Amino acid sequence: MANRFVEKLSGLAELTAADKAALEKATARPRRYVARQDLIREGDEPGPMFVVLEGWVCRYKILPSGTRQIMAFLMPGDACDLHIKLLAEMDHSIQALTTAMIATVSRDEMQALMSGHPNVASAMYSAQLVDEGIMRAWIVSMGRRSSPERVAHLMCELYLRARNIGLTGNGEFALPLSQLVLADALGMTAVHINRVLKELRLTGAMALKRGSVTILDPVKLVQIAGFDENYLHRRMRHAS
Amino acid sequence: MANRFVEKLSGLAELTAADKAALEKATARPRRYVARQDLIREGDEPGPMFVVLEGWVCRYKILPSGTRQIMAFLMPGDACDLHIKLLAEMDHSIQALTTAMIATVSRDEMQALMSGHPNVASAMYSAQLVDEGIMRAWIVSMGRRSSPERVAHLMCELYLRARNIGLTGNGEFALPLSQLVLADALGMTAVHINRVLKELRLTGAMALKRGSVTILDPVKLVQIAGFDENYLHRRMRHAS
DNA sequence: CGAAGGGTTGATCAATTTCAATCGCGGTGG
DNA sequence: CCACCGCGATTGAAATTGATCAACCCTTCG
Repeated sequence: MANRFVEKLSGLAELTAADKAALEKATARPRRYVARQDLIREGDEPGPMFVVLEGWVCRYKILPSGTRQIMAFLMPGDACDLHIKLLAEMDHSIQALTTAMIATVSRDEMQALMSGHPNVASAMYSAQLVDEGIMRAWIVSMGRRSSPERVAHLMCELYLRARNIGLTGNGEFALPLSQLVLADALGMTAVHINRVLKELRLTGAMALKRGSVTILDPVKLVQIAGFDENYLHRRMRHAS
Repeated sequence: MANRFVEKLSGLAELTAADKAALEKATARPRRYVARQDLIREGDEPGPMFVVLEGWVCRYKILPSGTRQIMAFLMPGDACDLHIKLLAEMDHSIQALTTAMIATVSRDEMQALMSGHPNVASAMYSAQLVDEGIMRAWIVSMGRRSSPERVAHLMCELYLRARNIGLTGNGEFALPLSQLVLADALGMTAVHINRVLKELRLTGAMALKRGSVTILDPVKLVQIAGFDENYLHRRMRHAS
């Protein structure tokens, strides 16, 4: 199976065989992490860039009150900020949510790769922009969407991201996240998200089972979410 | 008075006189905008990079329900994403909140400037990282902080950002934003933020008057906010 | 078999929104 | 100069949403 990182970047810029080979080489030795294992913690000195090849990962922060807020989900193909090494210390932690295969690429190596392969650099910048768009969408969700809208919106986002990397089946996709994890991402309680999921199931829009989501009525789900896929920038400028 | 953009970037990397001169030249012809004027709207084709020299600007999005969510405040010295031109269309709007002086720099011009001035490129990347850290902090605030905490946290952030560019006085700084604007940024109601501000005033932590904020008790404010300034990365790696 | 983690449900409590009025100040036209 | 207007700020009361507290169930796994 192809390297998902290469696959994802291929969708963001035209890559030559040499570009792809260089990327594969850089991520050839992934390491296995188990669920709940931290890749790096708040306060640590930033190290290499992480590239997720298999499994799910999240960025999160624990507040003084002990509650947790997840700020981003990374799925196969996603990578952490390339310029992170410029900072003195991490302002949040990164953790595997499932067992995961993760490659590390040193900043110098990445720098060299990007300057030798402009297409790769361009793809990385685009990926960064998409990630920022996702963060802004989260801010909008948390600030102004009701909880059913918020849940529906996240599911739309994750479905499209999963589809981009070929992880979806027939109106369905694997979502190996507990309701508690989803609650921590959406700023809700596990109890409350459970009720919201029930409500969404009853409307016939979607259903979440252990480990996977079924989109029963895509039109209805998108409508509930007020979802506009524009922000995921699936159409990049170079393709238009 | 020095160009605030140059001033801000100088704080993020060592810039030579030539670096600074190039930056000043690129932002030498700002244009005036009035309050509530959009610089660019959702759906528009991305144009040049905007650099705020005077006044306040925000990124925002209007939802189907008609409510507005502000996703970021830009103050003098701040700039919009450098790689924005890679995207097909804007996924949000940008608007002046006060009368503002704003320079535009074309992508090509910026590209040339950065490749000719590596220090400038480095400073721009750092600025980008700080902006991302701010977005993550907003996600955490909206998801897991109570409304008094959220308001206090935003004020801490804005105070430090204002101080960085020399806009603060004796425990006080200019904040030319209406309560409605603050509410749209914090995901609350104008009515509710008004009550929260009253509460914060009564605790003696801070007071907001028309156009300015007074930090009455910095320690108490930071404590209420659970504020950790680490994420603003005022200490960059190059300085340590 | 027993423990642990996740999921589900009911009842109650607290935080926010919503709806409605009122107030105050700066600017404008008469 | 003064009445009037409009926006932002402020306050009260009612209606909603979501959090909290407490069980209980189910499946997995050692």
